[in-house]
Amino acid sequence: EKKIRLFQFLFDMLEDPKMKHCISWVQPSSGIFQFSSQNKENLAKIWGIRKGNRKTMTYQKMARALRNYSKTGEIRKVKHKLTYQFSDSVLKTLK
DNA sequence: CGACCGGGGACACATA
DNA sequence: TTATGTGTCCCCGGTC
Repeated sequence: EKKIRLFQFLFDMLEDPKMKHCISWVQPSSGIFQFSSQNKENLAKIWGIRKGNRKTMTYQKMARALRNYSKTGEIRKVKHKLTYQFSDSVLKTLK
């Protein structure tokens, strides 16, 4: 797990049934997914550990990184709570 | 009211 | 040395 990107990590977690309590598909065919309000911090922590960050990763910081994706369009925010969507192009490369 | 969610500027930092 | 991809910090606005 070297230079893994956040969107790749999230996709991997979405494909892991064991992580459904943290993150799950809302509409997989459209790349729409949602974080669990109760366990989003656990997922963020795992992300931070995988990256070897100095401090504990939090949902707030991870969401900040997700907002950077809105510039490039790799991931967009959808109007519902804790819900995001992979762009079609990113979704293709992940599959 | 306060916790929670979401937006984004600014700068730090690791790695290619 | 610079570009990329975040990571960290911080402040703000809206909603439940």
